[in-house]
Amino acid sequence: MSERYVFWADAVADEIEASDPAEPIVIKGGISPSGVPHLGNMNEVMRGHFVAAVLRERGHEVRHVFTTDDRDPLRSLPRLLADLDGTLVELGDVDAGALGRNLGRPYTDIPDPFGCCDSYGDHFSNLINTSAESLGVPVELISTTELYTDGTLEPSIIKLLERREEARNLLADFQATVDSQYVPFNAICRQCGLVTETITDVDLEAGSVAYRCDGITAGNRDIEGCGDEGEVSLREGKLPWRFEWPAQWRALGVDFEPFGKDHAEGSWPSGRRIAESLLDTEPPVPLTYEWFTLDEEPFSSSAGNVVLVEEVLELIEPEVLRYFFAKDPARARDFSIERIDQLVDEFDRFEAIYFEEITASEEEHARAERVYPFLVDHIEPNRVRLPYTFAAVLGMTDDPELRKAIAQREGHICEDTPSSADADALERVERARRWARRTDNAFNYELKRARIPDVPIDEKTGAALQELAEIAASGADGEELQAAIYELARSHEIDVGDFFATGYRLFLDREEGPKLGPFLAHLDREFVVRRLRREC
RNA sequence: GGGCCGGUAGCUCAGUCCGGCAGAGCGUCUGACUCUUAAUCAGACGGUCGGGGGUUCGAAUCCCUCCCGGCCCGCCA
Repeated sequence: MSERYVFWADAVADEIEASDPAEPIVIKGGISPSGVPHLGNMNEVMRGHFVAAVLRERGHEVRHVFTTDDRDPLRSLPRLLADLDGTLVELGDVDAGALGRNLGRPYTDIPDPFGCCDSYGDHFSNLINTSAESLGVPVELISTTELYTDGTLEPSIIKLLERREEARNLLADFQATVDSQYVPFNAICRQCGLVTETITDVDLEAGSVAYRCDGITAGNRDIEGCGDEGEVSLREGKLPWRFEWPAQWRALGVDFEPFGKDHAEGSWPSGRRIAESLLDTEPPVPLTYEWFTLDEEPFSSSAGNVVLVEEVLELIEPEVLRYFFAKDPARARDFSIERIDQLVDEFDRFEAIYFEEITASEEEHARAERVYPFLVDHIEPNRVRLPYTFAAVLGMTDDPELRKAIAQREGHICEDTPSSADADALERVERARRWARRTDNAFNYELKRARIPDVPIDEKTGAALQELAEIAASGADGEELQAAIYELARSHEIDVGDFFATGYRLFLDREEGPKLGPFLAHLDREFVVRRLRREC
């Protein structure tokens, strides 16, 4: 019946169990360490993670591996890079020329532009690992280059080369450009290090292939080969992606793999058939996920539209971000930094439904009941969540005690909540303040201390402000000032809303802001008095 | 052109697998609290569930078809 809620990860886990996998169950993800691993890439990590968590809950042993496809050749120079701390760096700030000379070579053969890791590939693989860990997902990172050099992929390579005729025919069903010369293996040129596709001979007894270094098409440019003709072993080359993927499944015994929708009609159907009919291995259970956009635009390293996991975690708690990835993977979504408050509100509500603090429909409750435990490390009924935009308002003051006092006054923190819960709750203030600054939105209050904003003030309002200045000078507290604002508006026959707006404009140059009386009381008295008299 | 996946309120999303009164939050509007300023509370407004057809006692849900968007059908991942 309809009140039963099926978490998508449960449905996938059912499918995996039905495929009768050996223990441990192997879940894989993988990306090419071509540059900054952005939030979109975390689909690859998180979709697998939820399925792994469900399977572990069911008592299975699970290996969650993640291949970094680091033997892929560098095809274009990313405009943005990132150092190991996750700080974004323009291409121009590193030795772009040195990178450019390495186009067409495997990532693991290219020096790290930051000089801190063994190679370009290692550098960005490290970043992938860091991002996954910051989301609380420990993955077993596997270098594809190592799978080649340590011989793990060799049996699959031999199989494919033995049956290269079949491989060619099979691939031709999916790709129109496969010709009679096609060999499902690329060599790394011994002279210049380029990945070259021209294989002139295969000698399986010697375990080698002969190649001619004809160059490589990378993006929209051709990289010229050195023309070298030589031989390399099967560990000194690379399978084309369509073959590499199923070879990884076979070598690692992969039972489940999520992938982006770009693979759904391309490499997945061919990979499945390659696995079944050429590699004699069972393909994994698939899961296609839709891509999401970042503030309405596609993620793009080249266009600079990227955000790192670490950046997002400066704005929201990890459990909120995990919540985003727990949503239906089939649906395309926008991840909006501008409106990240909506996501947080949605999470807070979801959490409150789980703890039965608010009423909700049966469906909502069933969903929260099932999914929420996968979002947090510990289920903590005593946690305190400040509403996100309220937290942003609290960010106007740097004083931690004042923040706490206001939160208490507004009833978000009780006297008897444990101080650790208070501290957790108040951490959100820092996050929300960063958000307000980053997006420069309505919560990014800035006190216009240096110069008085240009505010038109009529006679009545001027008189009322004079009186307010006197009240402020007399040492009135926040609530007294707040009451005075109302009373003065009435006694001077000014619209209350207009009078408040004038007050906000004098101090913030905005029409709205935090509760005005307490806000003014927090500022130094002399400044407030002089500003109300419009003397500074 | 062919294939795959999406399209539910202004916005963000549940609900679609397994047919049973069209839902939530936010926003908007109105009212209340003898102080609207992240207010709070109460209420209201808000829908061709992308369009059309079919199956059914009954369709957002199943089937067919069309429209729109993304992706794939070159290379690469």
